[in-house]
Amino acid sequence: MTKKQTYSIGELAREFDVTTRTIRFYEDQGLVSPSRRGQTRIYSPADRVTLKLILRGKRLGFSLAESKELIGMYQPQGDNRHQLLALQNKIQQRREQLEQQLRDIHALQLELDDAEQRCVDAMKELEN
Amino acid sequence: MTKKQTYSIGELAREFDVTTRTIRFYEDQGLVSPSRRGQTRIYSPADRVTLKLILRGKRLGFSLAESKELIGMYQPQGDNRHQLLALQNKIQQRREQLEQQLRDIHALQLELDDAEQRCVDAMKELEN
DNA sequence: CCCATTCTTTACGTTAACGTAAACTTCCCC
DNA sequence: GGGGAAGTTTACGTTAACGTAAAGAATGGG
Repeated sequence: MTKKQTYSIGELAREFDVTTRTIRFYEDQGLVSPSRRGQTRIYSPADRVTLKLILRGKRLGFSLAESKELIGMYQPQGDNRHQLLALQNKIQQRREQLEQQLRDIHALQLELDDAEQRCVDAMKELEN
Repeated sequence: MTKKQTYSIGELAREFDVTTRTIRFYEDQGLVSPSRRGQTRIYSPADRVTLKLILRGKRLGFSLAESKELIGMYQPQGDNRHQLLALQNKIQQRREQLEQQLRDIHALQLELDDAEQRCVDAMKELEN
């Protein structure tokens, strides 16, 4: 018994914790193109991977349009060089944004520590 | 000559690279409350700090409502303990999200390296 | 005094990423 | 064969965070 070869929209929705509406929306936007059996959508393992990539893109703050570009990279079709560079630029931007976020979080934590201290002090004051 | 004591909306907009509309919107949402000289808004250094905090919040993915909460923390007014805990929870969530993003970026980079390699290979192939 | 800036209020418009609802077909089970 | 459960299409609704436009007041320089 090897891996599952096809998936229904409901199965994928459950697995990735999104609604079927969401998955259909991605199809509408041209990010996935499942085959059909009659009316019903049949998703392949490749489609499943595509969904995974979309969701990872979302976590990274990519728009659906950007994720679509990104996913296009995985189907090598001649000269990816240009798109590859564009993509690497975006990754680099995210990296820098991440670093900024880390700095921001650190600053916020320092202020939190300070606020906490003031809070503790105020409570001690009340105990006297 | 010490630090500037007041700012116009335009000055702040320029300094933080946002539009005046944006700053007025924040006021509308109750995040800043500049004083007035007639109709005209006059911003204090404290207002300026508030703006900074809002923008940092944005960089961290906080909504304006969340940033508003956060900013409330800086005016100690009795029992901050509850809000302090809530805020720390949010910080923790952001931290975890950041770590997930870092993992995602690493995975993406590996795939990029792979794509790049395939790209180089394809070009070598063409040279023969 | 006039003109260009900078300010003001009011209010409708926009975008992304879905949510929600209606109305219908298909399939499976007992 | 009745009735869920899961699938389908179509289409209008929603939210956040501003954008954009209109129309008018105030101010400072030449």
